[in-house]
Amino acid sequence: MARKTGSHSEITGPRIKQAALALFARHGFAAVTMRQIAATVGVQAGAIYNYTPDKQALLFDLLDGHMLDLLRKWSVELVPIDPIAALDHFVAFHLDFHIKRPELVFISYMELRNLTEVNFKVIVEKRRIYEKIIHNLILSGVVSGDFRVPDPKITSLALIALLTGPVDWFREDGRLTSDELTRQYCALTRQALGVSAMA
Amino acid sequence: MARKTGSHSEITGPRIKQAALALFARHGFAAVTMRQIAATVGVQAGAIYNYTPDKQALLFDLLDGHMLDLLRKWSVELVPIDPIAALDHFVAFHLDFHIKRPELVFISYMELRNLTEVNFKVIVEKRRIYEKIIHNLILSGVVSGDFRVPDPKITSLALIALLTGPVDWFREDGRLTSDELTRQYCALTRQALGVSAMA
DNA sequence: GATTGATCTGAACGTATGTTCAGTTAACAT
DNA sequence: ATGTTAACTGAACATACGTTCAGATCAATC
Repeated sequence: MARKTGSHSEITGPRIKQAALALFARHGFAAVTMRQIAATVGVQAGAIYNYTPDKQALLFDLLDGHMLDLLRKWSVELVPIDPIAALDHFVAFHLDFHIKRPELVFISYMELRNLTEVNFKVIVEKRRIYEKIIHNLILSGVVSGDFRVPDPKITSLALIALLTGPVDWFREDGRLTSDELTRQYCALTRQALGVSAMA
Repeated sequence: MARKTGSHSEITGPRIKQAALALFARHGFAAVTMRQIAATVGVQAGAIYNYTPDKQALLFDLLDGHMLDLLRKWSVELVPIDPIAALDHFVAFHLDFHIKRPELVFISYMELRNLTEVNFKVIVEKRRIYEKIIHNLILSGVVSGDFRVPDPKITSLALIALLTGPVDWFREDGRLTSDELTRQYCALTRQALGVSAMA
């Protein structure tokens, strides 16, 4: 029993994941080689296989970890009961979470097709759970009369597209702070859901 | 001079582009091989090089043709002067154009990074021109007082994200017709731009 | 029916891929 | 000091890649 404290594996493992994420996001899963990942970490290609069974698992762990993180973080949020306040809360949560992880958001959308069928289903199921959150939120607002929308299902899909858009162009050091972004998107979504201006 | 009329090249050429498009959309540019494309067309890999100098040109021609098609089609549209009517017109145009070409829209977003630097700039410039259309449209509505938005630049980016979203989930044979989709998105964008309900 | 040339085949090219593994290294325990 | 073993190297593996090209094929022309 040797090499417990100060073991390199506790350093190298995360660094491999981190390098894989950055490279997958920049060049795409299929275009990235194990040797590129290894070189970024400063190690030979063979060493990667001490930390992952294969390239596919490297991708899956990133996507699954991302979705787990998203669902776990939402589950501990204190969401207001009032639909309008709950909507604002969701908008702020969604923007904050996604803007802080542009690379993970990007590959979660891009690289789904590079998952095996089994892995694909696992991710899609987690995504479905998340979509149900905003769907239910809209439904409750429609029932209470706070929201006026033609079709809650379509609106919930449109809202996710709308709220995920900023990931493509928002920059921490841009001319807009994340607080301002949140405020503007709260107003935008309220308008889109037909919340009356007096609320 | 032989083989003019009835030449195979007029058949094979388009079929190669078509097969490349379908395969790039399904598996990604980097994951698709020239042999897969050839097999789909029913030809050997070498034959492809009678129609394209290399794999990169195959991708670029698809993306550039798509953007040319988009800009050319918009340039011949008769756009109303009234900002609200012009917005409706744009929404209908954008939805119709993009929904009919889900694969091209998909790879235009996904495969930009697989273009060479020179080719990349060509596509991005065409995209910038298109974004300017909706930006100017929003600006004219703000000036006329028909729209009420906090930031026209951000709103124009958000609007494109919103209007391109349906490409991911809309199906011709779904429970929603394209006319209904257009109507709902016209209402959604009017609300999002703060058009008063009486207009 | 011979000629022509566009079109395509089939094999080869150099290179790169994901993955494996025997062997080296070095930090810990004894 | 010595033994142990996690961590890593470096080379090899079978296979696959994009691309090239000499030669076969065959419809249109003369």
